[in-house]
Amino acid sequence: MAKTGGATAKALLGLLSIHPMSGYDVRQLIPWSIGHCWSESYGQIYPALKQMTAAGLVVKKTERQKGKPDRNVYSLTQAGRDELQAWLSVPAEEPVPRFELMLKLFFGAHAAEGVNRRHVEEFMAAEEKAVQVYAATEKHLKREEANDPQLPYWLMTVNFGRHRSRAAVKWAKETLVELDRLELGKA
Amino acid sequence: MAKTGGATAKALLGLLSIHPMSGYDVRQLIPWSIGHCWSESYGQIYPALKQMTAAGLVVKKTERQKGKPDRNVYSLTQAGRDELQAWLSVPAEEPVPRFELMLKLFFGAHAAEGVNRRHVEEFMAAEEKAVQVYAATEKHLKREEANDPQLPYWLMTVNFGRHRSRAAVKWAKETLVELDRLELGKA
DNA sequence: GGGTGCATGTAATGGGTTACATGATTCT
DNA sequence: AGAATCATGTAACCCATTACATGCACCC
Repeated sequence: MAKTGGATAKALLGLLSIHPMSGYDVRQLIPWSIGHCWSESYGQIYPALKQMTAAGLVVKKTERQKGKPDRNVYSLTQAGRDELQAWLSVPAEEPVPRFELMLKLFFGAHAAEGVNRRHVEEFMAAEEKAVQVYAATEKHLKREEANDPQLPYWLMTVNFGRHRSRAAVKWAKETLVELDRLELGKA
Repeated sequence: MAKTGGATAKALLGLLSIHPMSGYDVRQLIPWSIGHCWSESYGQIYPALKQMTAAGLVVKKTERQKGKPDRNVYSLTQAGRDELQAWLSVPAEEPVPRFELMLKLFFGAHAAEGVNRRHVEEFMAAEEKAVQVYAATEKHLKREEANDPQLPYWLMTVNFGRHRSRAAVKWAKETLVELDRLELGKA
């Protein structure tokens, strides 16, 4: 059996489990679905769908359209559903840390005046906005997808994002106070 | 001038700014310093140091030792210090989201009985432990590095980890309640 | 005429982990 | 005897983004 790739393939299995889609559709759907916890680019999606077809996890149906290019619509096979289920039951591995902002702050003693404060302020603004977006997403989901059996799970992941961003904002506020204190100590 | 790589080189500049070190030392130091927000492997470190030497950001001095292999100790040049400062002043780009656990939970409706609960429980246990480790690190740093001018910055990054992990634990507790509610709804 | 959207895909490039290779010493 | 530590480095491999290439239709 052909290799089916890593997590990319699993994300595709999951999205196709919602309903059959083209590679293009998948990419478009990501920001409205798993966008807050996952990302995939066309350069990953198309090759992965090809491999998954070869491995029998999905089947392709080409739909001809007038004016627009053909669509290759993929749907899960039973093998695909099984693979998804099997993957779900395996514990997730924890991600390798790569947080550039914190790396800069760690070496913040060598930064020019005001640089650290600016970074933390921008981070805080972004996280505050994220909190708003999560709240809006939650409202939207509860209204538009109220009868979808997957809704509770979607809300859990959105909720995680909100918790995390709220914590980030709280940290940023404390840190700005501390940064000011440090500057005063110098003056 | 030769290419100096991306963020890996910058992390190395930062660590070498603490004091001159070998590539091996750098790798050993990571868990005790930037380990909670960054990671590098030997396969990245050694080639990066080579390139940085060629670019004039660091200089190498070989120390001979009896019994043990030679050490190549690198120290920053003025160009290296300038490069570090320049990098610090550029805003960090936000990381692409890749959170496998949340991806699994997003598709949790397709998981076998109890799987989601198990994942969230394990996640919570890991984050609870992380909170303890952050607290211990903070105490240790305040005691051992009390007079280091970089200490306040180190504490900020540790503090971020604590905030984040605390938020994760809080989310996990709420989510476990919700998962139980879902199971009851089925029964 | 020129941008945008639909839709597919490949290739070049860069980032990063793991495994391998070497070789002496010290600890169990 | 065997494993771990010190110390360096390379090579194979996987993962991921970006840019490129194609081509029609619709709108301004």
